[in-house]
Amino acid sequence: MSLSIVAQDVDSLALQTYSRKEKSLGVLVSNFLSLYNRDDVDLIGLDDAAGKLGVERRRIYDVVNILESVGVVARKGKNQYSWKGFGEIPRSLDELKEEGMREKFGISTTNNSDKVSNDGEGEESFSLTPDDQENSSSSKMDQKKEKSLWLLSQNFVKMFLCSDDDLITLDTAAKVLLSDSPDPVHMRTKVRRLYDIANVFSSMNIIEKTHIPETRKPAYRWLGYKSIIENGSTLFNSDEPKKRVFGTEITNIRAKRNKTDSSSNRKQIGDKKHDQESKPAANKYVFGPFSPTGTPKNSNNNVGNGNGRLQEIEALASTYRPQYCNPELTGLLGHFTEAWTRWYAEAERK
DNA sequence: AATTCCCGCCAAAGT
DNA sequence: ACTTTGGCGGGAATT
Repeated sequence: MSLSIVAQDVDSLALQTYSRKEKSLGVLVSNFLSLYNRDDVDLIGLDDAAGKLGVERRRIYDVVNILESVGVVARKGKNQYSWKGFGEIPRSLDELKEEGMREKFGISTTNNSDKVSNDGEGEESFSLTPDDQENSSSSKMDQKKEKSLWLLSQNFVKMFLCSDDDLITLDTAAKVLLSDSPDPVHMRTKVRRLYDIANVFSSMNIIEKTHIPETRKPAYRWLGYKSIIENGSTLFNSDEPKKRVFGTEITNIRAKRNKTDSSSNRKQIGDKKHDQESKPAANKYVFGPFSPTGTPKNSNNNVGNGNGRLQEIEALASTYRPQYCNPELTGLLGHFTEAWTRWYAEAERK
């Protein structure tokens, strides 16, 4: 009884439709956050994370690198990071802002001067000092770091922090972050990375995807830092009403992305292998954003504020699919409010 | 057709 | 030598 499936679509007949959404970095991050955002968590093992989250190692690197760019985690050593918490974000942002300002990162002010007449406007124009940073001490084994996701992520944040205009399109970001190299190829790659970063920050509510007033061009808006600190029971505490936006979907079905065409058409039907299908890692529980949160440390008062909503549900435990290679994930989802999972903002349409 | 962006190959760093 | 990191871009899913 009470099988109130959300049924976001009319066609439930679409049997096992590979959903790209559930595989997104955004969802992964949400899960990652819910998994480690606990006061009793300190160290994070990459293998552990990959195992519990049911994803390949590679993905964890992405998540961790981006989270590290805002101080949520910090590399501790080989195969292991340490959880810092959301409380670190404000600090990190201040630092980034200062750095950005110093480097004369962004200096836009209701500009309007593009060589391209085509473009309407509404963008901004950063300056990003071309290869600043006094030479001398450096550049040796840094060339590698210059293209790191970590750096790109920080620069992306700096753009928001240092700009007066908080609406930025990935194209612009990429352009700025490249400051040169008219090569459209590099742009492509850069934008790909930015999508990844933007998705992560979006799921953390640090930014939000919207559209530019004028053109329908999609862009990202900077959300208050305050919204991320709270982001739980106490919604907006300051001003500015914001809504939660999460692109989390619960539609987990099997199938892969229909990859590989090649030739071999292994149709192992009545296979022997006990165990249906054998896909290296699958997943998992998918719930919206993270949990209550608060400062990394002090937060021993669990059941605080009783009135209101804020109900915790730890049911739903155990994955829907028994993962053969999935260790235990028993205590991970001890909490998390269900409410989150239902907030969307799909209003803005043509 | 254009945009979004997952997947995983494979090359650099690290041990 | 092997292992850990993580650029990078093909091309499938979405819009």
